[in-house]
Amino acid sequence: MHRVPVVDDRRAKLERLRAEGIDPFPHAFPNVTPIERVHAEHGELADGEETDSAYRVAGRLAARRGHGGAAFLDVVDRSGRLQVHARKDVLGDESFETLVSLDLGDLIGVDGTAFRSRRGELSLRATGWTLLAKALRNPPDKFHGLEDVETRYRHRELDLLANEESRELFILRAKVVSAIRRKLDERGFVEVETPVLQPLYGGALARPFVTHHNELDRDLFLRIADELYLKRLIVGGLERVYEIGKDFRNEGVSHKHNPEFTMLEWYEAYADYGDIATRLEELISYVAEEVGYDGPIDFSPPWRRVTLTEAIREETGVDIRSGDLRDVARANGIELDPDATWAKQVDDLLSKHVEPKLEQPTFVMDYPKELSPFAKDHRSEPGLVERFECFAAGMEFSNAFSELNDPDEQRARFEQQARDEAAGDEETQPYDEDYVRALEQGMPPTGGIGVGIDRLVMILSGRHSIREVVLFPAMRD
RNA sequence: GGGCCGUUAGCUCAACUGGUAGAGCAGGAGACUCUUAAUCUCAAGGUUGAAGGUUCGAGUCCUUCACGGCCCA
Repeated sequence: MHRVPVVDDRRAKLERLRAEGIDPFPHAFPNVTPIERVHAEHGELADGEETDSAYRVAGRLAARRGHGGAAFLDVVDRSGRLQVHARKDVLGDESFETLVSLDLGDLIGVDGTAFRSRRGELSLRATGWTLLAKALRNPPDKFHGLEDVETRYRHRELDLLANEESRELFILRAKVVSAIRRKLDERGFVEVETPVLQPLYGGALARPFVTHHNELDRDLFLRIADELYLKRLIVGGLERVYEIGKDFRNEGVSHKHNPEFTMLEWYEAYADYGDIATRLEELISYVAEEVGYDGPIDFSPPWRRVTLTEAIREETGVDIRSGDLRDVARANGIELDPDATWAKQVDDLLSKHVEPKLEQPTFVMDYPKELSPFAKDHRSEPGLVERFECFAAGMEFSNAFSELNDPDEQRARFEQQARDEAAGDEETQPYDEDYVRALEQGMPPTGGIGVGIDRLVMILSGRHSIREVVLFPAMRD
């Protein structure tokens, strides 16, 4: 490992500070005021006006402009940036010289009084300061920030400390999740936690991660969905349940896929998929409002509802009900995989030709039964189930249905999945006897939904890659 | 999986058809008591992602690999 000169300079400075009797890593710094509040309390201050209101702020030293006997220092905390004016005649020679010799990136606390500079910048006249932690590495460029995408993902701490937009994004994400909890709690939903390590996986069509429990000497799966456990809670009479947690799917990474991702699922007794659609509109429009969304998407209910058949016909001209689907598609200039089943060809038309066009929130309703092993048969359309997926910004972000609660029908669906797997399908549902047994106990008519939180945050923040909204996305070594 | 692009100082970027790798910021020394990408002077900072190849000579051309980005599947 070669030595980095800049780091050596910082280590030398660290030792110098210790020699001067300064603890470079003190234990605490009480009574700090967020910088945002200093600004909020002095919005009206005139240029050049001084006050005697004292504050103690703390944060990272982000910039320094020296002027001999005085200096301006910018301190950044989570809430904002504040200019500190340090003067030799106020602090004394030694304190002043040590303060201006600190490095950018060091964490400092400053006591001082608020004033507005003659140039109009709200500032703190430093009366004292404390080193809170020495930084031994350079921060990213003070003007450009950190722009290298790979470094931003691999060292998110650098992204966060250098780029305010990044801090704001992850605060937005936290607000999205807390607004969801608030609304569901208010509507009488019970937040629950179900197993992440599962003896059997299920609830979605995806390949799982496998792990091993040493003491039990058995393989376990990381969950691909919460669905089956949550519906067992509906059988148990909890009536309205939700869970927000990580799911894991052993598939490729893309701008829409991270191998671990956050999913909201909720289930509501005595509701069907139409009720769930209404509740989703209410929830998401509330969340958008709460986080101050002001982008191009109109989340106010009601959202457009269109059947899958109609959506495909609109965008491609293909009527999936008439004749051989490949022939009809070819007549409209679209080649379909000849080896795929009819249902998979329909799914292909949806994801390639319809999904990218759906900018405004849209419910696409009524899906082929083959693609939906847990959804209830449509009450009036043979061969279809009562299921919707919801799209916005050209991307699916939720999937819901009237839940299948007939145990014999569910058993038959599992058996069909087993046949599909035998025929070579890699994304099938394993037979879950505990789940069927729970249904035999009697599950009320139920509506349920999964909402991809990462994708929802992408939509609400206008980001185009899931890696932008996941703090530490999966990367190759 | 395929195509295209990228990888140069701690950070942000230059280096023309192959000819001694530069700048700004950060860091070092100094000047400066209202600046805000502060300014000014001086000095320092590099295995150009990795490995091969072509060439008198490669950051630049060729091959392979790694990682990332965008697009397609």
